[in-house]
Amino acid sequence: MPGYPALRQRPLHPATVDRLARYHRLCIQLKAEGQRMISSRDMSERLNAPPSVIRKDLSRLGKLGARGHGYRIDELQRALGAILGKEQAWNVVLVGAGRIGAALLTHGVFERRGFHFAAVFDDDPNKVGEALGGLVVQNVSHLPEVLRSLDAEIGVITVPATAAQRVARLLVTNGVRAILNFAPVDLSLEEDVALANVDVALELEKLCFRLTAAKAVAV
Amino acid sequence: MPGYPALRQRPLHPATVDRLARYHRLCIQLKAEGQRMISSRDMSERLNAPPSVIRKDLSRLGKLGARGHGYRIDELQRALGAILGKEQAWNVVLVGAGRIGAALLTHGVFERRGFHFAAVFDDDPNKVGEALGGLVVQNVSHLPEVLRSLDAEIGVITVPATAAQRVARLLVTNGVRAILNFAPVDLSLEEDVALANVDVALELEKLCFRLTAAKAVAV
DNA sequence: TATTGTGAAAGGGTTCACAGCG
DNA sequence: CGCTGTGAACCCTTTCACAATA
Repeated sequence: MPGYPALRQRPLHPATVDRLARYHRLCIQLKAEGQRMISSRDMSERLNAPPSVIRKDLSRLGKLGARGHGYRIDELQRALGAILGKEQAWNVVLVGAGRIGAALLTHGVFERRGFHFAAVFDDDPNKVGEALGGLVVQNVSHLPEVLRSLDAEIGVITVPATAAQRVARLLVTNGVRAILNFAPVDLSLEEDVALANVDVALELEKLCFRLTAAKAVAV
Repeated sequence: MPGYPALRQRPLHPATVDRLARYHRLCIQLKAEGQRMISSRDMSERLNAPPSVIRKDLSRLGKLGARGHGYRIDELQRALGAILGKEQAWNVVLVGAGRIGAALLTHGVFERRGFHFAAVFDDDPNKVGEALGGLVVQNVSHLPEVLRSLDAEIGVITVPATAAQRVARLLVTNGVRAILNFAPVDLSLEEDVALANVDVALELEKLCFRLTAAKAVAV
């Protein structure tokens, strides 16, 4: 099976995967602007990454570039998309029909980028039965049977911190192998379950560190 | 000024800052559970980080631990809070009163964690004047004068991708020195402006990479 | 004795410079 | 000539093992 040379090598560093996803995102933007080719230097200016890093990253996917000319954007997008699994749409199940959950479900950007919310769960009887983003909130107790009929590998957790670990366990037990966690806790899961976290307040705190650090240096 | 030994050394790696913020978050949780002391090994179990990393990170803040006993949680929280700038509340301005912006403004967690939304802006006349999370949406054209009277160092961008770079420039020009960007683009800013990005679809794509990579290995 | 603090070694991403090619 | 692809040096985080100590 050609097209996945990177997978034959050792696992990619998370920072590398992050950049690959950004390259892919950039390709879409560049195409919208009508560009067909781009050099690593021009990419560098739009990505805050050195050209050498970009070239090294892309060379792992095969010899995509044309020396003297740069990269063909559509070919780049195809290769990056293959690596990132963009050749298929992904089913996603969401647990926690609160504020964040509702915002995600009603946000069209996920469908546009290849992610389909296939089910929503909550344990609050007041929320169960409610319509949300074209779905009906189901009781968490139905999660196992629903997941059996769904083949969803990605779970999104938008429940309070105190319930997040329990929900994560439930998802993994029922076949979910990747979790995007919005609860402000670190989850403990098997090594082979992919895990990403989004904690906006934590991001703000990290920014504050840099602000205070800059001040301390200035003193 | 004692309490900031880390700032006397070379800048901390972003990954280190990320862990420090997580340690701080854990301290709050542990206190809520009634614990007073914790060892690096016990922290390790709740953070998915090796004990040696935790000890090395914490030793940078000073000699906080008691050999044979572990760390006093309240002292740890205080030291981490000092580094992360949690001794003050931070003013935040938000640009983009759309879906995400509204969700952030009405979410109480930010006030609880020391962040105060001080102003909201949008360029859509239909949104200007609207009430949102206790604030009134103002026209972006007023941003400069409002920011002058506000002393807000943190800006949150929740506008469409096409407008994000322009908004970022506007914020930085008017004194903002840290930006949290929700638009799906990489912003180009001065090196001394702190920048963090949140792109949920990008996070999902990175998870998909790991799912497809795992499958390719299994074949 | 249990656990921290830390120097030394290891590991691997990043940088650099240039050879290789359209 | 311009830009990619890449080996090698560099840098710095992570890991390891153990001395130090409450």
